[in-house]
Amino acid sequence: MTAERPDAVEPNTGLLLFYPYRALESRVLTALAEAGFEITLAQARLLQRVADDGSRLTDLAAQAQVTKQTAGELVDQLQRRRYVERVPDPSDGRARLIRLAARGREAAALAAPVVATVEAEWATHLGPESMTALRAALTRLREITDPWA
Amino acid sequence: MTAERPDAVEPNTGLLLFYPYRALESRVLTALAEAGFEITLAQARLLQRVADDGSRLTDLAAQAQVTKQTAGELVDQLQRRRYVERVPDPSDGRARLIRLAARGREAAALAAPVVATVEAEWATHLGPESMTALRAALTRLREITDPWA
DNA sequence: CGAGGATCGTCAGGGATCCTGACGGAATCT
DNA sequence: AGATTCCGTCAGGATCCCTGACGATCCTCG
Repeated sequence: MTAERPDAVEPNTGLLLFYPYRALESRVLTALAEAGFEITLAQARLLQRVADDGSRLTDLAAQAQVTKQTAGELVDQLQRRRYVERVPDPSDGRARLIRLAARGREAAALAAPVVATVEAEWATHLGPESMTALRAALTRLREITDPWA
Repeated sequence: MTAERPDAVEPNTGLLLFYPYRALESRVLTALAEAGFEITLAQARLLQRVADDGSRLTDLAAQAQVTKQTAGELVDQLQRRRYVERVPDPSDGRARLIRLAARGREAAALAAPVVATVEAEWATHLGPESMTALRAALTRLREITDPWA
């Protein structure tokens, strides 16, 4: 416990996590928009979770923590804009697999270096050891905070 | 780590930040709901940013990264449910200060120990040094990722 | 002092997001 | 086979959030 300072209340860890998360998200979405990929926040949150070999709607919904209905609508939008495509799931007749389409892969290819750049900026600000420690701590924290892990 | 998922690359740092953030948020909101404080996600994001001595709508909007109009509507909802109140800003005739009302302080008093509990769980999982290092890194990261800091 | 410009909060209107409930079709369990 | 669970969709509605425009107030500068 750190001492309470009346003029500078320590924000809770949740808020501290939120700032860089939101910053990274904004940077990526801005870069995508400038390149002509108009993707909303909600769409992006689903899109980034589409696995290379395809994902089921139910899985995407669970990971993004929205209902199947919401995920279905978002996939509809992404499909209309050619970011993803739906194919039958060969292993389950009820399901369909959502996969990245060509345009979705283009967007992903554009987003990756932006993420890398931002992470590099963070590493510069924190120092390499601290950045490594941060990622290590977060990775271990995921074990108890990601219900899907 | 298992080799069962060939596509299980390291998630980007943004996603790693998101898991614990969302987990903490859910825990707090669930606890509040169980105690009869029905607060939505969007309302909570504004409510937790209300300063003890009152905040202006414009400031709340900037911090929560929504428009003034959205913030205004959320404050309306919170005010209707007696979580906050609006008082004239003595230093500016245009502005009004949004302050926690009695019910809002009750909710805050309930939320605080929940946050503390979750943070303690994290510290147990990570070990005290790692938890301290995590908070230190996040605090420094805030310097370059919180446009409001 | 008074005009111009910036800021504060609100109104109006509309689109995006997300939910509960219910359902048919397919897989799985007994 | 029958019962149950799981997958995705339809229907309807609430919430969230935005752009644009506006009156009121504050502030600066001639």
